[in-house]
Amino acid sequence: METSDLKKAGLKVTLPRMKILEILENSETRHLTAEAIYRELLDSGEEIGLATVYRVLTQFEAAGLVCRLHLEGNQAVFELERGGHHDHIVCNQCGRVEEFFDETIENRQREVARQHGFSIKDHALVLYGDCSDSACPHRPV
Amino acid sequence: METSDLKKAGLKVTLPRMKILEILENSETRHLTAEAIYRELLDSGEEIGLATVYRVLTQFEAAGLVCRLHLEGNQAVFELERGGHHDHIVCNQCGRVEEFFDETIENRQREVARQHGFSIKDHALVLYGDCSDSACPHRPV
DNA sequence: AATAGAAATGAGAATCTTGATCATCGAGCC
DNA sequence: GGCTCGATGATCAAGATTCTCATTTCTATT
Ligand SMILES: [Mn+2]
Ligand SMILES: [Mn+2]
Ligand SMILES: [Zn+2]
Ligand SMILES: [Zn+2]
Repeated sequence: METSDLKKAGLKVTLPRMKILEILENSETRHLTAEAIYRELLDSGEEIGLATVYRVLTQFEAAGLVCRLHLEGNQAVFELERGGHHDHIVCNQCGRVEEFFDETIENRQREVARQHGFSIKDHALVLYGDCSDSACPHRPV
Repeated sequence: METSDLKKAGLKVTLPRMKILEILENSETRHLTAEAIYRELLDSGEEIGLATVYRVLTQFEAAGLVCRLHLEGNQAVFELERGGHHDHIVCNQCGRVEEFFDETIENRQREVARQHGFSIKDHALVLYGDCSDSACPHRPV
């Protein structure tokens, strides 16, 4: 992510914005709540307010730099917008988030919408289950 | 919906619970926010608190009598649990909610989860678009 | 029908997440 | 360097939902 992306979006290049982008880029999980970002900022010694984090993320979303999703928690999660659209699988136990894209599902969604007389503009799809990660607390030993 | 359903769930048969069930049963849209139910109670002269509405709906959800869904508004919506699972299409303009069930999508979801090593337990799918209802404010004339 | 015990209710406070206000600060431009 | 306007931080505010607790209401039992 470059400072030019900020300028392109009509946003000044400021320290809070750069740090937040940096955290989103270097995140392992890639899907972070505003508060998680805020805590990382604190941990790295940056004195940036939580209100600024929310404000910046909302601006990034409007600029198409990040997208916001709701994964059955109270807080929205944010991720850097890379290539294309994808949907999510979330582990009920460890909270791990994986991404997928399935052309068949995408096509059927359009077809279903057409049958109902809707012209589909967007959709939200999240699968919930138990993952097979060795670190997942619920993995059968 | 019978009082026996309440008893079966270990819930006392009380006036607030009966009235709320009644409102859910007679609703045209079938998908109501807690506040919409609360307003209907007020309109029908019942002095039932909003906290009770939320409490009762949460209990009904736990008992499997209603299900709660999040449709990209701030408030959750509740619907009476009838036969089986279904997903939703929501009109961005008029807020109309339609239901659908697509076996192909359901199957692909299971397959995608399997590929990722997840055993899928649940999912949330909502399509957003513009409907073709003659009352929809955005319908092309 | 009266009664006791448990559960449910109502009113309001509390919580959680997110956005708004406003005085101060700093990035971009001359 | 200095100007101007957008950005920030601190605080407050709003909306949705839950919690607390005193009071009421079911329900089972006498
Ligand atoms: Mn993602
Ligand atoms: Mn439904
Ligand atoms: Zn897991
Ligand atoms: Zn419509």
